[in-house]
Amino acid sequence: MKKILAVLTEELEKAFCVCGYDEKLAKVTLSNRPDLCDYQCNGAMAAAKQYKKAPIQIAGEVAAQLQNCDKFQSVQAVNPGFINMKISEEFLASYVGDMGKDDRLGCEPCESSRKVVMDYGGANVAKPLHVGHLRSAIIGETLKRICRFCGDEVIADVHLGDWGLQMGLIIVQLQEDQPDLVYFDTDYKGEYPQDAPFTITELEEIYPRASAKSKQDGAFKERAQQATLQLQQGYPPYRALWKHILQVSIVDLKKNYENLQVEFDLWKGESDAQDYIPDMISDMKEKGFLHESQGAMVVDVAQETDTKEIPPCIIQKSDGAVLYATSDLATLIQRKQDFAPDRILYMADKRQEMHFVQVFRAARKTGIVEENTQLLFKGFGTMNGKDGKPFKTRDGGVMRLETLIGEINQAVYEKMMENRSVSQEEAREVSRIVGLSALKYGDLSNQASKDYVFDIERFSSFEGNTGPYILYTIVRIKSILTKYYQQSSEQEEGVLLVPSHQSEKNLMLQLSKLNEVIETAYEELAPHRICAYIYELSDCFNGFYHDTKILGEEDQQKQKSYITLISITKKVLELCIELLGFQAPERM
RNA sequence: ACACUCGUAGCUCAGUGGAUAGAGCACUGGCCUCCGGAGCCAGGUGCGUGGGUUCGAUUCCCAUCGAGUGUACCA
Repeated sequence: MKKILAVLTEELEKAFCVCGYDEKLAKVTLSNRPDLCDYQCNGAMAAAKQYKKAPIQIAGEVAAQLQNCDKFQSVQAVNPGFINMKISEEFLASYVGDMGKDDRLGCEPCESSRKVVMDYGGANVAKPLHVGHLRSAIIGETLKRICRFCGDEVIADVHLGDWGLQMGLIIVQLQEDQPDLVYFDTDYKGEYPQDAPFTITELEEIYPRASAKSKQDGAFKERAQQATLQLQQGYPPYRALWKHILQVSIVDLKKNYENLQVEFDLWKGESDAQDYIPDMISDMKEKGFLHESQGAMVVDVAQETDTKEIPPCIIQKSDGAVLYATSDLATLIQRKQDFAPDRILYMADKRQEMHFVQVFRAARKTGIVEENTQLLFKGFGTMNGKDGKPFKTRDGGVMRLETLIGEINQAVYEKMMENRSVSQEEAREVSRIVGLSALKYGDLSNQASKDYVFDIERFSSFEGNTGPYILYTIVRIKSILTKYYQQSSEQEEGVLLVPSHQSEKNLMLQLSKLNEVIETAYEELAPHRICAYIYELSDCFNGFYHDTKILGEEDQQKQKSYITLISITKKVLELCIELLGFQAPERM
């Protein structure tokens, strides 16, 4: 379905043309004075200079043209030159009614479907997921869903950190802890064991210990770097250990992402790109892009227009090892071969922006990625605690994601037990669903690029602009619909009648914005637009609910219209939360 | 030092080249013969500061102050 603003703009364009003005001036926007009108057009004021006429006169001429247009109830020219429009209630009701009949609720897929690789999640093997991974997962997941809904073919890749220094650190630490393992016996010639010599719990303990030690102990760090290099060069015992680390870790990661309802199509990692590196490097050398600088092999990516110094992109360290940028570049080669995407989108902490600037420029410069493939970095801000500083546990450590999720579910659970008599079991079950909405909505309702304050109390509240409040609204509608279909012989939705009071009209107006909002969220990659929309929609619904007796309505036609209206509201809310990555329970 | 981002209500956040800058929380008062009161209604304060462009700037530009982040072998 055409967006309602587009429909109205077309009418205005006709009117502007007839009056002899440029139709580009005819853009209709939502009214910022809902007390005066539903929609407005400010084009007459912009036209005033161009046509050397008073804006109010232009507005008046255009308004006069529109007096008989069936899309409008009224069109007025108001000083200094606003064109204020009230929408025809018949048109509004039929528009919203048509939305309800459409299985995409009036949202058309965009014309040019793109093939998109999305790189988010960014979990590191052998390290537990912590709050730092939360945003990438949550935002990436919703962007994936939004892009897919809008018609893109999206391939989501978790892109594990499975190849960096942390692997060397773990190997060296393991050697200190258990020097007798066969992996460290240089004379050992046999097969390496099938099973890992550690559990996930042990693994998760090893890394932070090794990492801390490497900061204190220079020799230890050097050995870790050496081990990393050996691993990268294919030294069999380290390869065997590395496989164990991966195997143990991925099982655990999958479980965690599943709890977050975050799904990936690909579980590739940095290691998968390694095979592409030798050719990539020799190609870069051949073409003259790669040169030695301070002992490292680099590609210069500085440009004359830069306002700041952009350091060269390091492809190979002075010790011969490769790094993050190298495998990201190699991954680009891999992705191009595997998918030939139109766009590659990275979700990562905005502090990594420089890295992506370097990689993107190096990729363009060396011809790894052509002009027709768009490279996009969507940086997100830090999750802070109530003190405004990066979120930490009480004792100052990094909080594990599992712990965080547990805490928010617990907060929701306690609220449910206070307010409603449900069984503990049901409350547990439902609190997981509601807790997830609290977590995701709390994050997504903020602009992704900004830092935000994470506040369990606030996010898990059932009041205000929160996930649980949205879910509550849906559950409430479900409850009414269930009652209606229990006591009524009617099983089908009816026709929407024109709104009989303001709150009903408000609800319809809000519903009619859906396709506009989804498109904006898609174009701007801005999930918070959807959050703002459904919050307002929930408010509109509650306003309508408050002054309409739905089940008590005696006029059958009217009642059926109400039922249809709230049913459309439910569908819209459900679509939106599905895009945001959570769903509503039956009761709460 | 340089660069980038951000300064909106007591707090957490939206928003826009246009009319009276919005929500939530918190605070105060109403509203249950009512489909879920986890609701509805009413009540106060704000665009860091100074310039500029514009008919019109909170929005665009410049300066200034403040905060955050980044500046080659970590990811």
